[in-house]
Amino acid sequence: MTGGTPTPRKATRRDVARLAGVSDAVVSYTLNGTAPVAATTAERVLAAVEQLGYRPNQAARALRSGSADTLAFLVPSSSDPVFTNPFFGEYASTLEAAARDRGYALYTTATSFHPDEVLARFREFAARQIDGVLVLAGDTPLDSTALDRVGLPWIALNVATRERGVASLGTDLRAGAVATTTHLLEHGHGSVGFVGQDDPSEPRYIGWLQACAAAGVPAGPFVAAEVTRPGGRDAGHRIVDDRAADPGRAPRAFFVASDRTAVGVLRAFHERGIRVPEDIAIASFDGSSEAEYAWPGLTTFRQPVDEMARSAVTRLLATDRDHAHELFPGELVLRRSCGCPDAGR
Amino acid sequence: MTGGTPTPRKATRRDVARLAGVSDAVVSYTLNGTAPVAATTAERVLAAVEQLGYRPNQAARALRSGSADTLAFLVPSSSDPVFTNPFFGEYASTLEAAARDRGYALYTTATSFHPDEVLARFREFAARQIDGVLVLAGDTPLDSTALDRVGLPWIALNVATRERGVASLGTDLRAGAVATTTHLLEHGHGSVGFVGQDDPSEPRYIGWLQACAAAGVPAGPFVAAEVTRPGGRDAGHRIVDDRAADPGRAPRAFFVASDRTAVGVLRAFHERGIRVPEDIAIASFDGSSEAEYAWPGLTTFRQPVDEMARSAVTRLLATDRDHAHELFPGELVLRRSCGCPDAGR
DNA sequence: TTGAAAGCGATACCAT
DNA sequence: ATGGTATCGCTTTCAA
Repeated sequence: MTGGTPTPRKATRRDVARLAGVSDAVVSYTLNGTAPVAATTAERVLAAVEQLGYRPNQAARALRSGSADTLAFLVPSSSDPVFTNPFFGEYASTLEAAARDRGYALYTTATSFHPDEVLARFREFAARQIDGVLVLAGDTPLDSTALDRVGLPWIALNVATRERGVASLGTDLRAGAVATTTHLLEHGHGSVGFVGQDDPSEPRYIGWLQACAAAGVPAGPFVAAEVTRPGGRDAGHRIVDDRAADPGRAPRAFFVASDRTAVGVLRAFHERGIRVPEDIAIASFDGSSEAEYAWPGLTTFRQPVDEMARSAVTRLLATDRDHAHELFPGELVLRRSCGCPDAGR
Repeated sequence: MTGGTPTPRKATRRDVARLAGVSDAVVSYTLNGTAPVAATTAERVLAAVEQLGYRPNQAARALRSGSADTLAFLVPSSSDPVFTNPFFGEYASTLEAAARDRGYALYTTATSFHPDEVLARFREFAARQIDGVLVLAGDTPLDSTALDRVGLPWIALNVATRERGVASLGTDLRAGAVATTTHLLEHGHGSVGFVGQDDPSEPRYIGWLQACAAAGVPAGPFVAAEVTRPGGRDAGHRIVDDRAADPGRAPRAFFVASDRTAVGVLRAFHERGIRVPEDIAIASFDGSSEAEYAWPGLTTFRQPVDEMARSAVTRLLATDRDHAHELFPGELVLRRSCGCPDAGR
């Protein structure tokens, strides 16, 4: 048994109209401001609304108007536990705030990023009269043609490179990698290695190469790693092993492609007694809170998640939607892992 | 400009009916199994659905049936960034899977836990024909009477103690604290201190006291700390300061009430050169992935989030809802921070 | 400024 | 087994 008080039937617009002595339409006008209403009439309506505790039925509204006043936020439920993604949290809060500011609710859902499933989710959203979809892109490419066919506006977040016909945005990873690598080089570490995905077209990889070239030093070793903590730990172990095998040319610094990965690398170094930054310096990418509380604190290139999230909502809701790829600058946050003195935290 | 192909008007139930040469009702019967339909007719209907790419309009369905086939998951957006809560992620994935298994979508939203706002969100959910609410309780108590009045079934997750009239569940914190503290004592640390909220009625606090009493040792010092990383760091600094002031009776071990807090404590210890577990041993609570990748790995009492999430959905959707408080056992995960040898990870 | 009434798309009751 | 049709609660012409 529910055990609660027997809920009185919910008040509808009609009840309000009757109590206020006006027609259904006027209630609607008053509440939505869709037509001018005499001040005294409005007052009576509002009083009736208050007295009855009336709340418009959103399903009816959605049916009639074709909009549920809701945005969906689709996040990947990949190998590393979904929502555990450090970014996800920041994105979600800001998106939710931004959406709310504009009168929309935000519907956050996880999905595997198999193209079929993404498409299925889009269809489901359409059926629910969702107004737009924010997609936190994983590495999986999206079938934009199929998604567009669903007829829902959507925008991809956290995207590295422009893709034809897709509205997207993301941090300028290449520029960030250049800044971070350059900083590492300025510490005089001689050469800087790279830990990250094995993908020559990846902007962070490219930026790393560019920074090394610009400094006139040979690029340090490339160490392939999955962008997860276990992946980083693994890579860390390999780095330590290589170092043991050939101490002479062992690199003194690494640019690690993500905070998550760096946490794993750090872990591996601790396990093997490698001191950071004394033996090997590290700088990573993302600027999540993991970087702050790692030991030592991780120097990291912060992605401007807040701004990106706000822009995403704005663009998604814009009437003149574009298919541009918007690139955001980030900023380097200095901590001890790169060799900088630890400034407080 | 959206630039896409002009979307053809969405097919409705009526289009399907016409194409299949049946009435609207039969389409409904076929799709929902609400009435017997001849096999050949069903086939024609299904074919029409397929051909038209028909998807029932959920808003209409919700309006008519009073159910949106959707559950809401309300998480606190407190000081520590919302979704960053280590538990949130695990809960969200499992809840979503469990809901989906039963044909419901899950709507995840953050809110401050000011009673007024929670109530407002409940009302909003009701207006959207949401079928039930899963509340990830923060420390804030909920006004169950007010919430019940909204008429939505709901259940509180992550709850420590039974409260009259509230359906809830949570880990047996007290038992976990006993197990964890006892383990610490078995390492022969002499006495064990406690780092956590300043609340004598808190089950982890009580469990800590009980374990000390049972072992016949005086309870070590109590160090108040907010349940956040900064809070833990703060507490850690105080511990180190006290230790410096009176090295003689400095405690050798601490039970820390959450992984988050412990990460902060660890950070403080690192900053001050205190070795864990050699100088001070630590064990914490939650069993999140932060504990695994901390250095040293944190011994922690794992909460069975998955089971709790599944049970929550089951109970929320049960026809005979109860107001019980369901307590789940957890398990101690041993790592190096307590003094155990590090077993692999 | 206000009211009457026509739908939005689906469900389910009542006939047949 | 199948078909008409009232109805869910709201928005929005169109007239008054």
